[in-house]
Amino acid sequence: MNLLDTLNKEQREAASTTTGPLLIIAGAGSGKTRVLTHRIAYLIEEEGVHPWNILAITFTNKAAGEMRERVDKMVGFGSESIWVATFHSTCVRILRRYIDRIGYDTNFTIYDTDDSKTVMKEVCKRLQYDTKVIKEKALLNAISAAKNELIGPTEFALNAQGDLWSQKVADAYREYQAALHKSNALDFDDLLMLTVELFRSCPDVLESYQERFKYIMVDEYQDTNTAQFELIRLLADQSHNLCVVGDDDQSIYKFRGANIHNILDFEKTYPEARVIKLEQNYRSTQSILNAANAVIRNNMERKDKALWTDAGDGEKIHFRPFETAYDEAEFIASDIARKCKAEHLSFGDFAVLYRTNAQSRILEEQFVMEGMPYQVVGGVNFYSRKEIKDVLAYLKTIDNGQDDVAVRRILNVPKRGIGATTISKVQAFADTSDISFFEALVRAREIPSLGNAAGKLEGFATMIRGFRGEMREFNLKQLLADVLETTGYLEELRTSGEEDAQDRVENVEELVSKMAAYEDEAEEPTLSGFLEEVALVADIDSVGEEGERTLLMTMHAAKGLEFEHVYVAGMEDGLFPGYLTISSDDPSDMEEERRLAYVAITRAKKHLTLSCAQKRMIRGETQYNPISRFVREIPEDLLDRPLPEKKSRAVDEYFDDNDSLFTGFGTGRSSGSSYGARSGESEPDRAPGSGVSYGSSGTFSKAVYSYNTKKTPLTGLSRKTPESKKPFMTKGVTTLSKGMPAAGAKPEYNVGDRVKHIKFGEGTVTALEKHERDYQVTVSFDGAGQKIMYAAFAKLQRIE
DNA sequence: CGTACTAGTCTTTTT
DNA sequence: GACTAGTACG
Repeated sequence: MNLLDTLNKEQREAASTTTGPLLIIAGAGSGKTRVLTHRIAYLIEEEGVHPWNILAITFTNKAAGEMRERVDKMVGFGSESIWVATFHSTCVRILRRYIDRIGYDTNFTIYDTDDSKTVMKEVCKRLQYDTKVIKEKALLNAISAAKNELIGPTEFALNAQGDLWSQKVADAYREYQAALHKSNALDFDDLLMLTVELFRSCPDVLESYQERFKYIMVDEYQDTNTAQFELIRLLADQSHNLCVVGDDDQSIYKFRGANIHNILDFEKTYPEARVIKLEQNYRSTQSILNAANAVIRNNMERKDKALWTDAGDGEKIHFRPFETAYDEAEFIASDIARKCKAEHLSFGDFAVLYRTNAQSRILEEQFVMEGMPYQVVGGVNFYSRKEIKDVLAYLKTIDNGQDDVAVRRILNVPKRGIGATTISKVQAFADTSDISFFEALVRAREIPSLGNAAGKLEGFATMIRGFRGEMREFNLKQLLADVLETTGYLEELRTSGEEDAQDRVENVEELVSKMAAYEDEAEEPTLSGFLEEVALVADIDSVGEEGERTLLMTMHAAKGLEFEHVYVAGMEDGLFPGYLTISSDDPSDMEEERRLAYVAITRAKKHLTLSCAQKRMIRGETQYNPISRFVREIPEDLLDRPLPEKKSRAVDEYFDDNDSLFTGFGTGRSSGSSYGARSGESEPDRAPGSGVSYGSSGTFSKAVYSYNTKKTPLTGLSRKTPESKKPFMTKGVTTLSKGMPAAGAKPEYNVGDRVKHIKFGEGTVTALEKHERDYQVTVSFDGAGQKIMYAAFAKLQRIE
């Protein structure tokens, strides 16, 4: 019996093509993990490759763990020397060994986004940036993007010439990086960028890894960014035995730097590459696949392919519109409960997917009410909770005294009467003496004008050094217990009287058991090792295999998973696709959102239910959104019930070649009714080019309709452009509008006035036109160009 | 120095 | 609506 007998023809070919570059385009559910594990087994058993020479890289720890497990089963002896790891942990392992070659200490700590923000705040203070104008987050985003593109501070500064904002970023980047370096800390992006830097500046180090990793495999290749691409390229530069697996249709991480062109242009990078497509799907019914195919077909930037199965059509896709988000949640919970009971299913056979984490709460409430077991994946990461970060900061301080962020975080937690004034004096001393913050605490007596604060600081430093001494005799669990005890942290938490104190205590206890588990499992448990493991976990990592509970999670988190029954909630334009996408003038944003829809749909094995709500509270504001365009992209005969008609012509019909904005608002004159049972009442009058809505709006205090069209590859729509609508067409108009529909009143500004918009900043009013129910205002913004909007929605403020 | 209130932001997604 | 950071006040 051959190792590859259980694979289909394409899979077999993919698993047995071992030399040279290989691109496996693996559609959803086409068995790519199977192929990868078989390929590894084939390499070892059929080709006699030493396991030591194999590198398999994934994105999440969960994926790495699963692959490890499956490979272990297939390969047996020697499989432990295969390097199976995530990008980030791979880099950490390499850097722990060699980072001293590029000027860092090998016991560096890893900063999460919170820590980075703290550092950036300091940087902004030092550079005297007004953080109301220059946001820390914006700077960090820009820096992160640069790092993902392997652009260091120096190069960034060179490129920034002539651009004011870029120069600001460049200065912040330089300072930020210096601060990290001083704290001997790396952020997530540094892990990748510095590994590449290490390889580029130390050819001998690179060579040693090239010699080790003769066969490289990369999973989820469509999500790699430029830094990851370069890392892989360097490692594979000798052997060229590089096998990448991915699905361009499932590329959903552009926002964090993923470059879909890595997969689309693989054959350009490696002209000798073989390409194998896996299109047979072993997961879903043909109906589900047809729906997924129909949606993704609307994307332009993709490799042509279509999933198929021989499993049969299965049942139709359920579409359930509701009046409110509450109704929707109620339906989902009760439907799952009903099916579980009637068909003797496990709650674990179900998953509910949504676009934003904020949607989980209302669903959770219903699950609680029905008494159903569930687990919300994501949301606030366990390791980013305040109490966990506090405790970890103690451990980091003990582990690496150079980590200023950690030291400052806990210096006065629990309260030791050390205030901001004292801290800034210490910081100033540390800066002028060019020592770490912690070192400054040790030498507190040398700092002038501290008074009796010096004693407190010394006491703190002595305590920390006491903990360090304990590391020699105590194990990790004892050390942590002593930290919690001696610092009085747990005590303070218990007696704080805060409402969620009990939860927090439990979280800390959870951390204690995680540490104990680490100590039991790790070969050589160290404090650094624990902190490192903890720094690199993702939400999805904690989702175990089995479980009698329904998972609630974002569509992003669901990638790679599958369920018998899948509910996708909130299929509404404005929510999914999100309004930011709808109003974006980059068409690839909508394509990314559509790929997300594709991912969501293809999670379902047998039963898929799409639902939406006409009315929903988002960010404390009631919104009225139409049915998602992604639902409308599914052929109606695949759905179990007809879609309500759009109540007006498709917005696309109004325009042909420009991005345009249309807003309208309901009148609130008829009672709200759900789609299925719309009253026969005439629809509200609409301002020209008003948004599409279904049904009539009920009485409400706030409503939002926002529309924006662009050149979409939507087929079958005529593109009539009535002359009367022409005046509304403006080049480059992209916005969203929201606010009270208290329209009609003349705005307090006039043509020529300077106004301020919440998103676009300042500009000059160039036109003001009275319309049926609102004023239409045209503004030429200083930074964002010309925009046309309705006065009631735009919330423009006149400035002097 | 610590507490209590206010304003602003967020909600797209994460290693 | 919920959280957080910043400010005013005790």
